[in-house]
Amino acid sequence: MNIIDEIGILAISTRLQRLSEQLRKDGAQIYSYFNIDFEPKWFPVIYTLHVKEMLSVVEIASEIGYSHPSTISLLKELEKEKIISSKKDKQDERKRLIILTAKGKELVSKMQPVWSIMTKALNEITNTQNNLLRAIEEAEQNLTRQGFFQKAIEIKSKD
Amino acid sequence: MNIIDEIGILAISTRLQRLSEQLRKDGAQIYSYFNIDFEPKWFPVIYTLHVKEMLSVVEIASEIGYSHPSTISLLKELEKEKIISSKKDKQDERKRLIILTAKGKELVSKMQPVWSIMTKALNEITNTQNNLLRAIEEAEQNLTRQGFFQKAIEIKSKD
DNA sequence: TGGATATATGTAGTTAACTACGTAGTTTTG
DNA sequence: CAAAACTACGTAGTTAACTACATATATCCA
Repeated sequence: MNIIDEIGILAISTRLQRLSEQLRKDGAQIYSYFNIDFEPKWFPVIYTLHVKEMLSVVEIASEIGYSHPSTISLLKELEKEKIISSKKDKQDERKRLIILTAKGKELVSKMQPVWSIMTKALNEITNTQNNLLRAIEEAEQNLTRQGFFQKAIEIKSKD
Repeated sequence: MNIIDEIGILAISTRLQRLSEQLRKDGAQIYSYFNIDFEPKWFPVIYTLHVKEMLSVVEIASEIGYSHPSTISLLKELEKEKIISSKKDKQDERKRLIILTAKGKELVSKMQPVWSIMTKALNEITNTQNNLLRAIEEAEQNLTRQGFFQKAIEIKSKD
């Protein structure tokens, strides 16, 4: 845990991953402390369904930014836990429509106060001189304009 | 790729991971564009050995912040590529000392101009109003003082 | 000085993401 | 209106990390 911190920007991908992992692990601990049977990796799916009510598999995948096979395996777990349920779309039989079950909705309302605590805690942690969330947003915006690869080629061509 | 951006701080772990992944993938493309046979995941090990010359397996693991089994599997790949080599420590026969081979050192010097380009590109991407690297450092510092879990419990106890 | 403890490395098995590919419906078009 | 192309979902296999456990060597102390 030493040199990676010293290298600076070149190891930023490793730093991002490490920080993400740390927060995810603590997140799991927090749910368990509040006696909620919930894994952080389920959050994007559940939150999406909480907001959008009913979506197909691919729609969920695209909302949460995961590949659809990864999404399918998350959905399988959640279906096993009876947190979601699904039915064929009558209009388009290729589609499987996913919704929260009663149990799922109950879980969401049980989690909401915890989410609010987490939000406060995360704000305290990340709202420093350089705000982490804003920094991510700004970097993502820059990457949308021109990716890391393209930028590197451009820099190369200039010398 | 939609709702995760809207949720904000609660999905920050997912955001960090996604950004890390994006940079890692582009990093791979950059090496390949410059005809360098190198995978981004090798960077922490190689850079560490470039700076520290000779280290044991566990020392490397601790420098790069990975578990030692993960480190062992990276070292295996690198040994297969003949980028590193190892020998038993004469003083302490439990230890395996790792160094860069001639090929490894050559690779490093070939990569150095690319690293310099990457550094420039990454700075352009992340040195925005809220500097990403600083934001990470600040968040990590806060977490050292009090972890996410502890902070959440404290907030809970206050209401 | 030898038994207990600690350290270094390695192996096995797990997890959570991915890509590649296959199948079954839907839509478009010649 | 049938063939081609597209879309949605699912399965298989891969990857890169992890934890838990096993083994070998070193150190410490009664």
